[in-house]
Amino acid sequence: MSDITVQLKNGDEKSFPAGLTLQEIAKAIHPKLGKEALVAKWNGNLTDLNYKPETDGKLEFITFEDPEGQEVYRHSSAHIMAQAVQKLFPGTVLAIGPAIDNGFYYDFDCEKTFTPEDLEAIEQEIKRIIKEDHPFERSELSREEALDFFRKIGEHYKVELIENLPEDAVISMYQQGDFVDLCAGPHVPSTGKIKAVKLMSLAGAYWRGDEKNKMLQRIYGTSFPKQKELEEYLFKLEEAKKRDHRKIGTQLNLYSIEEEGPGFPFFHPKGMILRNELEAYWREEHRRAGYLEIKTPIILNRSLWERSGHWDHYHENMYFTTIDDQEFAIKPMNCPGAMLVYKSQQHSYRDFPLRLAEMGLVHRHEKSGVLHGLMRVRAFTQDDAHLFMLPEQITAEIKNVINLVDRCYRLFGFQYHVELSTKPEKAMGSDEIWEQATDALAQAMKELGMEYRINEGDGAFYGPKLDFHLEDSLGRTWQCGTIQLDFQMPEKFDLTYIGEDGQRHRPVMIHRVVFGSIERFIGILTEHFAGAFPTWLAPVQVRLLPIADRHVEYCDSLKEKWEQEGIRVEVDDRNEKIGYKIRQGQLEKIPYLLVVGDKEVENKSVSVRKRREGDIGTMEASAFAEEIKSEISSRK
RNA sequence: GCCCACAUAGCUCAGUAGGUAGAGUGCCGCCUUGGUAAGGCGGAGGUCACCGGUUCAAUCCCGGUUGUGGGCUCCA
Repeated sequence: MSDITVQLKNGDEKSFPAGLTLQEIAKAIHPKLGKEALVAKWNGNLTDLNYKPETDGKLEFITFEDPEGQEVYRHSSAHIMAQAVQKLFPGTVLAIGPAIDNGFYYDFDCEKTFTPEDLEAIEQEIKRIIKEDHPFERSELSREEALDFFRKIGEHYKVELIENLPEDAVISMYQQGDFVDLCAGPHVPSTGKIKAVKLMSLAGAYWRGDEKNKMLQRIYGTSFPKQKELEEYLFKLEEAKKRDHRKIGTQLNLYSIEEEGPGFPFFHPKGMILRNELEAYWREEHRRAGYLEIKTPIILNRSLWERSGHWDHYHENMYFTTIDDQEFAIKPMNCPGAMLVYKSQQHSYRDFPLRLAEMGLVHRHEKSGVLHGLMRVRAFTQDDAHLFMLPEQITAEIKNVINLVDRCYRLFGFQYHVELSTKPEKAMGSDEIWEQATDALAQAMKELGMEYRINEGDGAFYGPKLDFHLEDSLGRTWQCGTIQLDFQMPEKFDLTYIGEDGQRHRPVMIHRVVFGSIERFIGILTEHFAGAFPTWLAPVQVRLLPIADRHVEYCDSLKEKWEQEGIRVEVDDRNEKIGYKIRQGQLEKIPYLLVVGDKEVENKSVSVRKRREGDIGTMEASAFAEEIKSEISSRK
């Protein structure tokens, strides 16, 4: 047999005898590569390592270091888990089992509901299968053969999947041991490649993600090439849980949620400081950006909601009440109220763009299973605004809002990504109008050179939107800011302005929020800073720690003075040692702890201990006050 | 709403093979007045989420309700 020449990732060309598998080539290049390679990219296509190239080509080996390698590794892990489940629970029907970020899952249809003990047994079985080191073997077959095969073994979900594959799709199966699964692949060479596996959790999941379909049992797991990597990952998860805003919210006494009000958070004094500081910052930014502030009622007559379309399109999310035999709704959105404010006066094109902002408290009936601390609640305050403008002002206004959002997120050092959501099934308005609105949003992003993904069919019922997503401590993302273009409300409410020509015209409207909801934003902030808020936000900015009783008086006088100057100060005058007070202050993440003893009283100074740096020495009390005041006002 | 799990002191958690509960921490009091991450002693504090059932007896077993957690669906 003749040789083939392959071009490697680093550009080198090497010749190998034809008939070798990619696995053997990897091993020939370097024994370590032979061990670590999971799959290969042969001429740009992900390929199993037991493939035998017969021509020259480009070759790149993929290891666990590569995102694609992780995906294949976890996907193979999912197959092994499925094999284990079918071994232990014969008759279990398979649905889908993909790799996901940080792991994999597989959905099963099984008479018996799995218990945590079952997970342990499955994990043991997985280990056994790994030890037996079965090769993953690929085979391709025709549509008819595939349908026939999966029908015969009763895998009706697979049959449904095959039926939905495009006409020209290559249909392949993978087999390891006596287990066969419909799968495009590729896979690692054999089950022995998988080293450390852990099944993480059990959950229900609807077939094809549709709640009308049967609920299947989903098992989540993760896997790593080394036990140590698995342990590190689990440790990182534990650490992330310590940042959970629900935990920190309780520890720092920011807020609580009581059984009497599921999804209706109670803000405690310290949480209110966060809210109020955020709102003050928000008002400053919005005043500068040319916004006017309004406040509209929380309860409004049914007729308004019928007119806005909420009665038809949002009914199941709304709360209702009756006043004097008339039906009213508790507002789930602020827009209809803003419409009425707009309509209460005549407008000229000269007023545009007219930017009406509102910190609006809305109530939405969220399903009980979706509530999540402050991130997902049933009552929240949107930092809303409705912008009214001429059609030619649209792009500029959208860009203004994008820049405002960017500025506000940057202040906190947030990473975010943007999604463009398009027309949903349940929508008002024609396709043309939707297309026009969607293009305007895309255009603004393009002009600012910003990246975004498309989220098909996820727009609001009245218009498409740009959503800004932030991450929580576990990497779950939450929509915060959003910009929504709306050609519907102005129509429904017959909004007009007098144009240059003296005639009435229809304005264009944008809904937008920056924080999204104050509640969710505080949740995100808490996890981002792990409770160690920047000084301007910190509920307690300074705590004075007198060493002995005789120093309390001096501390009290500083506290009184500084409070007048707008600093949030406490004195820890408890009968405890200084180390004890410091420990508590540190655990409460107070930015500045000031130790005060005889020296400090005598010199009118304070000994400063900064949250992260620790003891930074003594300074004059007045000098410290000036420094912290400038730190606060600059919001550093 | 659906699936699985969980609910014990303000907080974090033990516990009872069914005989009405315990630690740490926090809180209060006393001693101690101490210089950069936990000083000592004492005390108060719980209808063991709620409602039923089984039982001589239920915090524990069974059923239901509510709430919470992890997912699914849905959403700021």
